[in-house]
Amino acid sequence: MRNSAAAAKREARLDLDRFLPYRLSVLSNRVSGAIAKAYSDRFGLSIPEWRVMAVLGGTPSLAAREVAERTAMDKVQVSRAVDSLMRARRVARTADAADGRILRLSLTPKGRAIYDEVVPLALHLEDVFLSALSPDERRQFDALLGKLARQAHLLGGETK
Amino acid sequence: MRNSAAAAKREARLDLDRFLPYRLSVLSNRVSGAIAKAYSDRFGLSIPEWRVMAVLGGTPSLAAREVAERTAMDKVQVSRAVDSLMRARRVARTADAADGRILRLSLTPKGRAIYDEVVPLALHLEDVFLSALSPDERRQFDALLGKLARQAHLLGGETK
DNA sequence: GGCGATTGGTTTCATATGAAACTATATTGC
DNA sequence: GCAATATAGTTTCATATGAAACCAATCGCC
Repeated sequence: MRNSAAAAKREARLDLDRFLPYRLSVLSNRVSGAIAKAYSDRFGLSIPEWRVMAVLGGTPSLAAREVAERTAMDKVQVSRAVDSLMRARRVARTADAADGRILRLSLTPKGRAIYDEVVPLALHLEDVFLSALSPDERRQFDALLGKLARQAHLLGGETK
Repeated sequence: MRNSAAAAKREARLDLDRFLPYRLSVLSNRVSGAIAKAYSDRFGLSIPEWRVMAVLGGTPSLAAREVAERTAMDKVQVSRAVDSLMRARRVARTADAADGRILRLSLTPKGRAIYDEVVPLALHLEDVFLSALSPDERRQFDALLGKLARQAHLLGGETK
């Protein structure tokens, strides 16, 4: 009895099915994957591309750096996603009047049209997943996710 | 007023900060990243390598395919992780007596020693994250995560 | 007003990843 | 018992990714 702590330590097991990082990772990949498949099939958008469009749809004229901050992507990823979105004429950019380093990004009409189709689709699929929870449970989950995100933010610093 | 549904559709916005897949992805990456950094720094283990070791620590003599199933990894990933773990003498394998295609995997003593160090470390870090929640909230979160995982499983089929 | 340190953004390079092809063994149906 | 098919695992190839180097342009400050 007295050695139970030491014994527990030596015999420690880790059950992946109960381990938070593993559970989060599997769930996240399943949810993101299912939604990504929908917009990838229809519009050939990758996840980074869609994230850039999502943020520009809500707030146009952002600098690439601001897009990176809001999407938790790094600037290389943003640069590449913007590059391919521009080649597809879904995003356009203009020089900033005041600061020559900055290029301001916005959806083109073509990009906006896609955004307007993808948003309801994404929200619908989110809703299908969340239909496993009652309205009350959704609120709980929302709150708990928020607490954990804040905690992770405090501890981690880094994102990705 | 009467057109509000159509209007809502046309004007649909997506706020990434409230969008489930995005929130899960950021949280998952932060949590996994922080824990992965710990065992990567100390033992040079990648996430796939650690997952393979984690499952073999709890259940030895698994075939690679079984490891893949339990870790939600694909067989290529498992094959490569096993390859590097074997080169580091952390995992060994033996031919299956009954089926010549199968190679049964287990931790070596060296691998076991690492497992015995990483498990308490991983559990400790998990606990640090979860310390943002009360015991009651943890139980809630556990249950809600379970419901969503089942839902995702039903809908998705695929994992990763 | 001009030089060193910063910042926005892109490119390079080395590594990680997944899909599909491949090898070898087992199983099934005849 | 043997062809057709399926399964375990590895390799190949093409693409995705991140860290670090890089090229402006701006800011700080003397």
